[in-house]
Amino acid sequence: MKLYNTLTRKIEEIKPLKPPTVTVYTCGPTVYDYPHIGNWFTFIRYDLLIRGLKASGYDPKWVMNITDVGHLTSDADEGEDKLEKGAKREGKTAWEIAQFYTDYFLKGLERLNISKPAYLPKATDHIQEQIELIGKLERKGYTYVIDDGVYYDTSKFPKYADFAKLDLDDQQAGARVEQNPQKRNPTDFALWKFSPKDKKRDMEWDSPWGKGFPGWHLECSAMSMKYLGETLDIHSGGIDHIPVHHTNEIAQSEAATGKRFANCWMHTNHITVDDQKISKSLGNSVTLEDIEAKGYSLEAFRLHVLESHYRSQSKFSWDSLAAAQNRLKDFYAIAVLRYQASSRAASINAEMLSKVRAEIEAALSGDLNTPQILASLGAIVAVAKDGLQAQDRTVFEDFLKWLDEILGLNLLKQPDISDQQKQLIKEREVARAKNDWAKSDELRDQLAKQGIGLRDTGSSAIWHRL
RNA sequence: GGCGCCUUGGCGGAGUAGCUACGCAGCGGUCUGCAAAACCGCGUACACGGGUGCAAAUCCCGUAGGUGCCUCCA
Repeated sequence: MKLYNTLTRKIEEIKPLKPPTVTVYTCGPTVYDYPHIGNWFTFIRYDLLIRGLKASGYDPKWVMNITDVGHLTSDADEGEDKLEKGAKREGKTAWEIAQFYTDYFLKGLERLNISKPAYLPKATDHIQEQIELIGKLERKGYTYVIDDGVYYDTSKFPKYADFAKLDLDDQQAGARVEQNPQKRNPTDFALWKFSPKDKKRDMEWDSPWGKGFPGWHLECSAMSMKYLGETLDIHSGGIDHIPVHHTNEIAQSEAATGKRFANCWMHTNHITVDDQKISKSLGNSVTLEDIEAKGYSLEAFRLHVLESHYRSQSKFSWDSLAAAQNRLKDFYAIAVLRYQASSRAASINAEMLSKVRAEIEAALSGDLNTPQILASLGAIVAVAKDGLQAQDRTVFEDFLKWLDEILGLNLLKQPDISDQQKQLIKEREVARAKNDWAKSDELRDQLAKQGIGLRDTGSSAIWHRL
């Protein structure tokens, strides 16, 4: 399977250290508020990677962290901890906030049919590992202590600017953030932040350097190494993380181990709404609840995500979501043909299914080209009008199962119609045979009210959900 | 100010040199008892200006516009 690697800026074949296992670490959510659709786009795209690896014969071992402490309102170690800020907003403790939004997030993964990671470690459960990592860096001379925390000296890591191709001198010229003047370099970042002297934090721990909490970047290094070893096969995350978070992860991890931190970096692009980025301040964040409230299914949302490539900055709009929902209805209409296999002449057959399958496999292993996958599926949509022959039913169901494993659109979960509904269809066939059009149309209307549409073919009617 | 990325038909969105992407919506027509179903056809899409090539949406240069990061972000 080929994937675009940010490290080399090229599309490359995946080369796991211990195939068929592929270790994958993903930067998960900071659980301080409801995720918006932009966040969910990203998690669906991560899921696609996992599903793609499985379909390519690999055995992905996936770890996604839950950031429940230490993520400040600025990556430059300024401002408040997001969890503490969320706590203040809602009049709860940071622990309560973390629990609530973690639960909400995990439920969202299920609702969106996102694969379950093997581990979902929380930063607060790994304070000891993080302290040990700081100790390791301290012994190697990468750290220094100033009044508000323990910092990583980025000038000690010569390759610091390479990953994001940063131009450190020019970048600083326009920096707008006020920094602690005791920092040796503007890019230095906190490994451990001391608790403020004037107030009590909800979340704080003792450490060899003083009471406080871990810096945000540290958790990913500590937890990925604990669960997946010192070198990852794939590290995925949002494109925004390249210049700071991932750059810092590489610096601290490779300084600590002396080994390559991740062999492949997969970055998902952001989406826009009304051609603008999503942000709470612009008031354009949409939630899963908003989508459902407008009558769209989460499967339609998922399909909408798959309609663009994970590396492109794609657009979300309600029109596009409506288009995806319409397209999904066609897919479901085809999926339920498995309940309607008959002796009629049909175009869906083993040969064309295997041809389409080969096309989809090629698109999937070519940097997860989901728009191409959907285009290939169009070949089946185009011939589905003829229905399915009984002899092809098994191979067709296998195909749907395989497709569900890749796309997660719940094709096999589309239920059969009820016996009563089947009876109505039979009665209508009888009426039609007698040229009793009034009766026939009445039965068709009755089924339509139950959400069942009919398409008359030469021999009999094929049903689908409206 | 610095560093990137992008600009494809009404909308969404693949495609990195030569062959209708695809989807949604629209228009015209055909068939069927009728049909919102099906089928056929239509719009001559690649920001603009140069350049390289037998050939460019696809490579190079420039212009315009947009956008991302450096501030919270997935």
